[in-house]
Parts: sequence; C-alpha cells; structure tokens
Amino acid sequence: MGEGSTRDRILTAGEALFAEVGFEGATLRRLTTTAEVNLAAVHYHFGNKEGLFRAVLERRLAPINAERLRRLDLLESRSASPSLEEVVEAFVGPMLSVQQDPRAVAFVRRLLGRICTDQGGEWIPHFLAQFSGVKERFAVAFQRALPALSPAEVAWRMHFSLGATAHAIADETRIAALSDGLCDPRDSETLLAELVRFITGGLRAPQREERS
Amino acid sequence: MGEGSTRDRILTAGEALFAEVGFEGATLRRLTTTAEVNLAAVHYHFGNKEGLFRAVLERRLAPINAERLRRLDLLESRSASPSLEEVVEAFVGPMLSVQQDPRAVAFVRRLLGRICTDQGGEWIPHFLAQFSGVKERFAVAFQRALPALSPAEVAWRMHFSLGATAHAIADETRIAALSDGLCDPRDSETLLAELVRFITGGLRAPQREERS
DNA sequence: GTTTGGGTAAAACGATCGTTTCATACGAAC
DNA sequence: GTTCGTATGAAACGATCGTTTTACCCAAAC
Repeated sequence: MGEGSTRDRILTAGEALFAEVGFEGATLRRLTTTAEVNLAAVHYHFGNKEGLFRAVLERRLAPINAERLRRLDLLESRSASPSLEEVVEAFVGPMLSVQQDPRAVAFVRRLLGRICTDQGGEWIPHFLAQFSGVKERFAVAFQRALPALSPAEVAWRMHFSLGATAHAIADETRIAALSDGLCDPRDSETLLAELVRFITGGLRAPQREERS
Repeated sequence: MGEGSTRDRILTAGEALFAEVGFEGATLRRLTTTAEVNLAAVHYHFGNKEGLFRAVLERRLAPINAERLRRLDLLESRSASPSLEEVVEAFVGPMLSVQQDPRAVAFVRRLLGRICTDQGGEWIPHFLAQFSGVKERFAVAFQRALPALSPAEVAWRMHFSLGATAHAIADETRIAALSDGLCDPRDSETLLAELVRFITGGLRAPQREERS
C-alpha cells in the first residue's frame, strides 16, 4: 500500500475497507493506517467520510456504466433487434468483467451488492444519477426484445434481474453452502453464463394472462 | 410503544430500528428511548446488542420457515409432483404473507433483504442454521420439478431466485423510480405474482448445452 | 417480619468515533 | 531570497458508543 499519491492511496484503501465492513463499519483511523496516510488527509482531499465514499463509488461505477452503453451501442449498430441474451449480457457482463484489477472485482462483488440492498444513505440518489442514463437505454432495448410485455412488466422484471445480479455478484460463500460445494462463486465465467440464462428465462416468462 | 413487557418492547423497537438503520447504525440509546425502557434492560435481557439482534431475527424467521415447510408438505401430500409454480410460491409467498402484523412486514421487507446481502456479521451462520432444513427440502422439490437440470444448475438458480426475492422484498422505492411510477412496491399481491412468474421462468430456462 | 432474587433506574466507565486545529515542510512564482 | 498556496503530520476536541456498576423497588418464600 505504499505506491501512488496520497489521494489514490486513500481511495484504494477506502474501497477495500468499505467493501469489507461497509460504510458505518469502516473507520477512518483503520483506513489511514493501512493507507499509511495521515488522518487529516482524508478531510483535506474529500471533505469528510461521506465524500470519500462517493469518490470511491464513482471511480468504479463510471467505467461499468460506460461499458454497458458501449456494448449496447455495438449491438444496436449490428442489428436492429439484438437478441435478448445479447442485451442481458451487455447489462450484466460489465459488472463482472470491466476491470481486470482484482481490487475492482472485490469492490463490485461486495460493496455494490451491499449498496443495492441498503435502504438508507444519502448516496443512493447520487448512485442512481449515474445509472439513470443506462436505465432508459436498456429499458427500451428490453421492451423491443419483449414486445408482448407491458411496460410495467418490463420494469418489474428488470427489477428482479437487478436483484438476482446484485445477490449473485455480492455472494462469495453462500452459493458454496447452498450447493454443498457443487458451485464455485469465484468462477466468474460460469456465474455469468448461468446468471444470463436465468435472467433471460425470467424475462421471457409468459405474461400475465388477462382475465377476459 | 407503551404496551407489553419490557422485553417485548425492546424486541419490537429493536426490530423497527434495525430495519431502519441496520445493525451498525442502530443505537441502544435511541432504541431504549423509543421503547421507553432503561438502557441497562437490553443487557439484562439479551446480554448485549448482538444477542438482541439474534432474538429479533429468530422471532420473525421461525414462522416464515415453518410456513414454507407447511405449504410444501401440503403440496406434496396432494400430488406426487407439484408444479413448479406451486413450489416457487410455497417458497416465496411466506416472506410476504406469513404475518398480518405490519411491523413484521416492515422487518421482512427491510431487514431480511439487508441480511441476505450482508457479507460480514456473525449471525449469518445462525441465520442459515434455521434455513438449512428448508433448503434441502426445496432443493429436492425443485430438482424433481426440473429433472433435466443438473444439481449444480438447480443450486445456481435457487441462488439467483433468492437474490431476486430479497431485492424485490427489500425494495420500497427503487421500483417506483425504475418504472417511472408504473409499479407500486407496496402492492404485495402484484409483486408476488410477478416475482413468481419471473422466478419460474428463470428456473425453466433451457439448460446449458453440452458441447459434444 | 425478614430475606431473597428478578427486574428496573441512574450514572458513570473506558474506548473510539469523525472532525478540527495548529504547526510545519516543500516547491513554484516573483 | 522571499512569499504563498498546497499538502502533510501530530495532537486534541467534543460527542457518542456499548457496556458496567451500583443502588433501589417490590412481590414471593420462609
């Protein structure tokens, strides 16, 4: 932890610590100790603890959402109607594979899942703001791939897909216990393949029958 | 908050407070203030803060898991091979409808979802212990309803189903933003119907093609 | 009547938190 | 060489945390 500027060391250590113990569980003293940085440096560079957290979030979320849009652009430039599997993979894949940095993976797998489930906190609007552009683009893409569904049903199923993804990505131990060792949570490739298959299946489920 | 014994008032207030701000965010002083209980009473009745949290969890989880098994027993007594929809609803339904107590609903919708995503914490084994009996029973039921899938694939998809459920149940605001107001997160009936449909669709997705 | 023990009340304990203050070191601008 | 804004280090501040201690109330047991 002795490389990079002070600011970068704080960001990196904060990312790891927030991912490990969450926002409230993280301590600036523990953070500055592992980062080999003075305690006051956090407030100098980021204002306060929450400012640091927002900076940590943005550093990783921006590339993920950019990659999502890039892949969707690519799909739509190739075909007027991309397949559902392609759209799902463009949405889910970047969370698992944007960065080769293992620290980024740790962030996504632990912190992002935690954020998605956290109710309180003032950073959720800040988090959704970056996500909003992505949401609309993919809502349109999903609706096109699933013309039989109503917009409300598309929204519900995107919601469920997000949940399955967040849970699967955040998990590092439960799937092993659930499967009695059959499934390896670190096998990102299998995880992505199974997750995409599950989500596409759920999205393609027959629509609600209208009582006529 | 002026009814019931001291112990019950602590449990009820703790349930609400943990659901609102999480374990680390909850303060015993705020808890004892709203419960109109002395600070020391928490340690007298529950040992410490974590003991109180475990007691809060158990009070709500036990009925849910009991109801799950009861419904599964009922299904299997009626038919040798219950339909997938029935099994999914027996698994998901109790989380939304076991108790008519609105405080129990608040607990399930906020705290349980949070627990499912929380990585650290010592109560997860304690939580899984109660869940373990449920897990095996439903794993068998799902495997029977989906004979084409490998055990590993059944485990993966149960895992994803749990994630979609936890996310959907914990959410109270995001689906409204995601759907631009089309979907109402408080409409438990629609939520359950859409969720069951999504999960059954995901579980029924075509299996991984073996490269021969 | 006295004793006993479960339950509650008030107060303080030590620890640790996020934050602030103040002094200092360093490099660029003039 | 002096000045000045940026950055860091050391120390302390006030607040609040979970927990413990001590004393008190009161109904049941003897």
